[in-house]
Amino acid sequence: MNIKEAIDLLKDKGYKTTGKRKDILAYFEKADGYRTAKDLITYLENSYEGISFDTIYRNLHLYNEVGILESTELNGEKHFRMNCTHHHHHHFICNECGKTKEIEVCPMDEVQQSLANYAIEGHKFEIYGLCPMCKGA
Amino acid sequence: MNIKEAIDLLKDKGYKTTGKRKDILAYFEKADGYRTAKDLITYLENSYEGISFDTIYRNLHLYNEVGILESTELNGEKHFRMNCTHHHHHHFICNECGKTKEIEVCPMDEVQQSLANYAIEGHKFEIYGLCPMCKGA
DNA sequence: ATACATGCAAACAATTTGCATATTA
DNA sequence: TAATATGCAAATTGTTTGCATGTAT
Repeated sequence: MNIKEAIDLLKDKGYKTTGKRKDILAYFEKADGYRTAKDLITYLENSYEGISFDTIYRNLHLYNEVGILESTELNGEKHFRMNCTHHHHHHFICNECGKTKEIEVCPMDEVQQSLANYAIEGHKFEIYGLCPMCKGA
Repeated sequence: MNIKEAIDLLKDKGYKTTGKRKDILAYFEKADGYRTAKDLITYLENSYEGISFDTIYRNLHLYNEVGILESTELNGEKHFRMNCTHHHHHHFICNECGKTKEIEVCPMDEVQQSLANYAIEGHKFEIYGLCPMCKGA
């Protein structure tokens, strides 16, 4: 998902495109990885003195609802990233910088048979560690 | 891990074996799946009027530290289960009752090569849904 | 002009901590 | 009795909500 798609999606659904909304999109596009509400507000405080967590959370929640962002929970905090809608995949997530790398392997095919009488509703496969950049430093 | 092993482990490390501590172990042994602090306190309140969350959390934390329990985060709440130390595996987790089923498939072998320059520190593979019991009901 | 967005303040839920007291080894 | 466990109360952290006001369409 890119900024233009996201803005169109918001407009389609009747949401307004404010400066903050655009800047949030820009932030996540540039981030290319998982970020927390705290990360985001720290960034936005530069441009928007007095911006509050409720706005942050309301927008994160909205973006998550409409599919602009996807989220995962790490150490008791929600982390968000631009949604990659193109195809099913998983992520390596850098513990240091939050950047992600797509992992094409999905183990679900192999697993199905052993869960014959179960109703599978979802799954999560994530790999954590240090990306080459953070590993080097 | 069974209750006896757990108690020995606690004693070895100089921790005391109180009635609550034993009951917590019994609870998780019987549960055979993931449970929250809330689940646990609800159960313990029957036997221990006035038991408080701080005791619950302190013990969950302790058990997690020494390896009696393992934990995962689901919907903003920590969930705990008896630690299965015997071998590496993953879990199917029932969204309804929290019971788990071991999954022997681990995708990490296939993944290694695509992360050549990364330092892998951990991974998570969980499947969510309904177990046969809850599916039937 | 009207609906949606935001700030403020306050509430919430999950979890943690300091301190005094109670209990186990 | 000496060290650990617990309860109480209060604090912390992450997140959400009601309400009045501000702003985009």
